[in-house]
Amino acid sequence: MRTTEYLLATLKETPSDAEVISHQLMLRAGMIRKLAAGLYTWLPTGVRVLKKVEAIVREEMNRAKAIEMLMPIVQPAELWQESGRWEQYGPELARLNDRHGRGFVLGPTHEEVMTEMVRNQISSYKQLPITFYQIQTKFRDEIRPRFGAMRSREFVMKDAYSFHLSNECMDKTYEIMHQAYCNIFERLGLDYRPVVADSGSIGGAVSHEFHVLADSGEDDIAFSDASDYAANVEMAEALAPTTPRAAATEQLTEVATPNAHTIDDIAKLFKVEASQTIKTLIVHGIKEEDSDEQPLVALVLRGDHQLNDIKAEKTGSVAHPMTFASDEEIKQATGTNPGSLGPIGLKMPVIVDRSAANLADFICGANKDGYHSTGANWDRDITGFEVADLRNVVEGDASPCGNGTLSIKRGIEVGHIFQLGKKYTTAMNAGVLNDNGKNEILNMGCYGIGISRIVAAAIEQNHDKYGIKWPEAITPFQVVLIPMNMHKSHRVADVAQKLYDELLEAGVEVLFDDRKERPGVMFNDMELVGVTHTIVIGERNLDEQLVEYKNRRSGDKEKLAIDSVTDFLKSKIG
RNA sequence: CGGUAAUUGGCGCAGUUUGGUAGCGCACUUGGUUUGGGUCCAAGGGGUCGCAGGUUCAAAUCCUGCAUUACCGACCA
Repeated sequence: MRTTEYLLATLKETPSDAEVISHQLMLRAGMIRKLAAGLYTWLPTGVRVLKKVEAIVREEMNRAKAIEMLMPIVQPAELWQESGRWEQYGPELARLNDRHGRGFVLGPTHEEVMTEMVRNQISSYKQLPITFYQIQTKFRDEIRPRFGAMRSREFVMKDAYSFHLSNECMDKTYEIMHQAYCNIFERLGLDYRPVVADSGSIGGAVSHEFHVLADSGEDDIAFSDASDYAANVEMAEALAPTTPRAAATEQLTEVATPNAHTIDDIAKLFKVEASQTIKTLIVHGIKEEDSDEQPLVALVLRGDHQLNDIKAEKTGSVAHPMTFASDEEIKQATGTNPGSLGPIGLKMPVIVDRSAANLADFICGANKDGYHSTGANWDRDITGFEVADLRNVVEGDASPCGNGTLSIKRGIEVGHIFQLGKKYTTAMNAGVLNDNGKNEILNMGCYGIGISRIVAAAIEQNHDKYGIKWPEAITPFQVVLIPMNMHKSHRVADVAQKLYDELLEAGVEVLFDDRKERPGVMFNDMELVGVTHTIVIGERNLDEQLVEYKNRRSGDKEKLAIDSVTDFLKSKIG
């Protein structure tokens, strides 16, 4: 490709609404342009990368014996009503009507269409197990699209679905797909981790997320320093402290604390660590049937810990989804305002986090406006409480796997695999005849990869102040040729042309910067676009029949004989 | 959806306080100049200042309403 016959579309300045580095660089390197909020046009350079990611995913899916197909983006509303997600999905599901007034949705995912296809086309256990996939555009009307291709409303996804009779068979395919995902991220050249995940609203039991590690990631991942254990922070269990609780040494004392309402205030006032204080959060409990009364539940954590709402919901006492009680509700139930709450004498179920339950002589609200209690102790001052894991793990916690301690890093979720079980197949009555000739509902697995998000994640992980540094597997071009002042030197022009022809002949994806630009402009543009292998052709070296090779990733430079360039590059590209 | 801010040629911004014929840099076109790290000079094309209404002799500027966009909070590949 010659730049004069291409659309390079690089920018010197960063459009002002780009926040994260991958978004900025994708705009500046001429990969994407915004059409509207969360909607992007992929320019030629962006498409070249996108297609390479797709190709790797496609190869590994095929290798895992998944079969490619293609389903429509526009899907009939009836299917979504049948699965129950027409109501469940909420405003993120974009709905529309055709000219006859019939309801449709823009597909945010394809479980329904897939299940519909399988119930019609697969009728015997002899056809199982079977896995289908597609690489296709999805639409999710996100509340807040941001970060460019990282979280857009329209995006490219690979989604796969497997079907089985037995759980064992589903497990087996799940393992195969897990391995296929590892192969994909390995080949992409990304630093990634599979992590144990919450299966969220899609449902089902077993689930893993695949995260690309990057500081700009939106998820916290907890790792063990001594094993392979990795889990989304929302899922990682906070183990009970192993040291026994200290004995009570202080008397319970009420202290006036008129201006202290937060944990920070209290810790400063009493000159103690936040970990010696307790915070009490009032949330909505589960309503009794045929009762209008809204029960409340008190959740108690150490002052320095954060509540994990998924864990709270799992206690069985807390409403789904977890919601905080309003100030009025709290005032009515406890007679005090939120800043002075404590577990002592509360007339509602009290659930105490394991770490908080291990404290002795701690400080908590006195349930009296403007007062806190010091020297509080469990069992002596508070009784009738329940102990559970309620908090997010923090750096330095013992790993739940039993080996090592946890550290926490940011990750970008680029893949997610689930064992769905029979959730959709039951709702949509998708079964096959088993070996007894009886109809049996199918087990289902689903496996997603965010193709366009991978492009952004790869940039987050591979850039410097000059621009992108592509992993070779997904580089938009394999080689760039940068001639110095070609229009003034026939020798430079001739050599550049010869190398270009040779590389094309050898099947190398080469970008020939044949613009009449000053060298600095070319260098800057090409470093921004981020192609690894660069050949600079200049008068300076031509007397010795040499050209210059530069590696964008390693920074290595060397001089090459003109005749050896093609072979040299072919060996580098592999 | 709530909170904050913004909206002026393709991009980045000034001009708004104090109303008086719309400006700068980048990009683009033409000519020249320069040539191994974003040259320099000259000429040129392109904007009814987000939209609607109001105040005024006069509105990018003041007032009202609406829209769009970005950032901070709950979902997800």
